Amino acid sequence: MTDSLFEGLTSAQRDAVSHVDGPILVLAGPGSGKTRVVTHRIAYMLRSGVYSSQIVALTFTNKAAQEMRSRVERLAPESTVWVSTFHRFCARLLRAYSNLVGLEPNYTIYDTSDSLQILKRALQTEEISMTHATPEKVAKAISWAKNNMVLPERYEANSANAISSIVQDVYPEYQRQLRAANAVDFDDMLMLVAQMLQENPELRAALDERFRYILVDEYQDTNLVQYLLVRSLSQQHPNLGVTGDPDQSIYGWRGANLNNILDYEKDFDQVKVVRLEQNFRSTPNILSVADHLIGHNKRRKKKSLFTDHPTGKPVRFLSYVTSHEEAQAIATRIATYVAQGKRQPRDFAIFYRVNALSRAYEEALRQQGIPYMIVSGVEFYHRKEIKDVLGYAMLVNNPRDDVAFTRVVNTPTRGIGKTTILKLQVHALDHGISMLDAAREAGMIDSLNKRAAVAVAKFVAIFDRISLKINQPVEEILGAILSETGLRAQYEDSDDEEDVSRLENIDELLSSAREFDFQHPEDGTLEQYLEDKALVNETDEFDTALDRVTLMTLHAAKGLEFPHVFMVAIEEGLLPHERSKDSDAQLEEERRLMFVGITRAQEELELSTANQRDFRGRRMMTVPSKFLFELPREEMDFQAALGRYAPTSQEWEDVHDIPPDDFSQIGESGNISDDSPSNSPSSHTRMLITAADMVKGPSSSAPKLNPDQFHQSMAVIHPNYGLGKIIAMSGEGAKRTATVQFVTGDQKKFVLAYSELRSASSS
DNA sequence: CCCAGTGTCTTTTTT
DNA sequence: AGACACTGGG
Repeated sequence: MTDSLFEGLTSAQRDAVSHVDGPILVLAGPGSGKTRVVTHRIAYMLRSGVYSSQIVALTFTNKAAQEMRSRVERLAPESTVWVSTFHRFCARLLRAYSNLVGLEPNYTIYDTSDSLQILKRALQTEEISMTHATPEKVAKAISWAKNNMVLPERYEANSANAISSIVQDVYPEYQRQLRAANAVDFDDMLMLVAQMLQENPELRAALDERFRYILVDEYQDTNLVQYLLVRSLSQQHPNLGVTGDPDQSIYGWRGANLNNILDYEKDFDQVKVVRLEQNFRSTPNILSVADHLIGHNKRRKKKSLFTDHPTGKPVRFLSYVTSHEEAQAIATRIATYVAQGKRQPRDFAIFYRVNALSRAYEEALRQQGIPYMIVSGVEFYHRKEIKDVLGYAMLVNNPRDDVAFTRVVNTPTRGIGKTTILKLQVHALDHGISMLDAAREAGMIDSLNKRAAVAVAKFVAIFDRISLKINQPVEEILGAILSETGLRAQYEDSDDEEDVSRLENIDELLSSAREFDFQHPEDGTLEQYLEDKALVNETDEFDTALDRVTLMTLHAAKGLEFPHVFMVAIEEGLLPHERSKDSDAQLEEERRLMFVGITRAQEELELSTANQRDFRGRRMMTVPSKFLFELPREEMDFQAALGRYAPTSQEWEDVHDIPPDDFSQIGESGNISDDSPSNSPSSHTRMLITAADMVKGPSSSAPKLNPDQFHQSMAVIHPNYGLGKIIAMSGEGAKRTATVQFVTGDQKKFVLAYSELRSASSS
């Protein structure tokens, strides 16, 4: 059967495309045409007589869903295959069967910050003292539990973990308050659906029947709940088709379980396995670098990547003296290429490990007048002014939403302070009603003074007026909110520059609402609109049509490709990230992250480090990432940047062998001055000196020093903690303190006058 | 109750 | 550096 669906496909790809019934695992290396295979397979299934309505394709991001949807539509224009993210899929099931898990259909979806509010409240109601934990950490632990299908009542504290006992106490209360507010957090959406399927076998069977063919993209990123979900819908009809690449699993930190893909063949009988190893994206040089790196991971399924592309240029590695120079050099190179007509701005991407690094590159590009776009940053829907407006809308849609109530009751300020809100909350809790209902009874709450009660009553009146509009088009509802509450007037009256941009954002929100109304002439409910907003993210609107250099994190880069890629700041502490050093599993994930970055490049790839990096308002000395030593250096182009010194590979090994363990970001040379004298002739030897400082053994005979004899980036020794380096100092005289980074990884602060800190150098 | 000023801590990544 | 929580004066 040769036809257009199979045209131009490799035999492995055809093999996968022509598989209709039964489980299939497609192990797809980077750039191996995975999306093409999936979409062609769907088209093939349709052609083989499967109904559109029996197929559902699940992805993680909206971006991926959109991409897949449009490609399916192109291949099979008449089809109505449901392509959705996991969360949207679950959102819809939850609406339909909300009663099974104690929700109303108009439930609210809380984002991370909303959930955190509820959690804080729950911690208060349970009167849990937070001596050794932060709400964020507890939230993370709860999220972990939910991702692993541990229901509140089933959670058991682990004596080895201090957080877990807090979680045991607060998790049920947190969950109770979410339900009371008729709200769910992101994790709930998945967990509740999985729970629903577990507890209602007949529903499970019906949905299994309905969704006979399930396709899961990026299967290596699924967590336990997602696994349970798709598994339970693939019992009578085990037509589960999963695609993924264990080497590109980079979401372990949010519960993704690599075992799901590694053990897939054990989970189902007669699994068809197809490996897509031919790469259509990159040059052999780039692939070789990727391959060498990932070869250092132990937990993986071996794949051999190959391509028939021409060799291409060697991958470059550049070592710069300062982060400033690194940024300058990159911007200059881009500008040159563009000026020469070799490339367009859109051909370039700059990848970094953390968002906070973007600034330097941004500035350099701006100076060169090169257009660029940053993917990520503060998300539109998370901005204060937007959340305020939507807060009212959320409360209208779900009057039990206490978080929304708390957010808007005094926005803009109308004399309802903390104490008043607290009293309303207590009253609500005591009577088992929502805070809005408590507000309606404000006049009868004894503890409230008259003035507060009047202010609250006023708020309720405003709210009720807005509520009348609930069935109007969304744009009208939002418009009513803006005028009734005085929010618009507040921003209009101000000539603060920030308020002007806020107003612009609000106008953008209104136009998005208009767009929504237009798209949904019949079913455009406020409920739908809010769900939409809760589940999108600005990265989804990443626009490839614009001719701009792309700046983004390595995580955001997954699934994309660019002709010329720069990966910057490949330094210990950043990549691998310092928080990923505890376990081998985390380290392997960092390595995969670098692998993902490398394999985004089509033609040219440049890796770089800077010996000295400005980061978070500090200037740090850096150590090159250990990953750089895992690359095939003989195949690469190792260069000194701008003719300056770059260490030879031998010197690098020396540096790297020195520190016991990972000694990242040693030292700091004071605060940043505007014009750094990075041209000083000696600056190139800094890294080596730093390292050498560290090897000098502890000199036990060092005399006790006066506080003023300590200085930044000095090597010190402490009787209990051992060798370390001063990374920051503050205070004056007797209160003079030093923050010391020890080789053990600990960081401690000492008041110098009282500490046992000595100089570590023998001089 | 509100505001401004200070101190602390961070975010690695996202639905 | 910047966001955020907390403090104390108005």
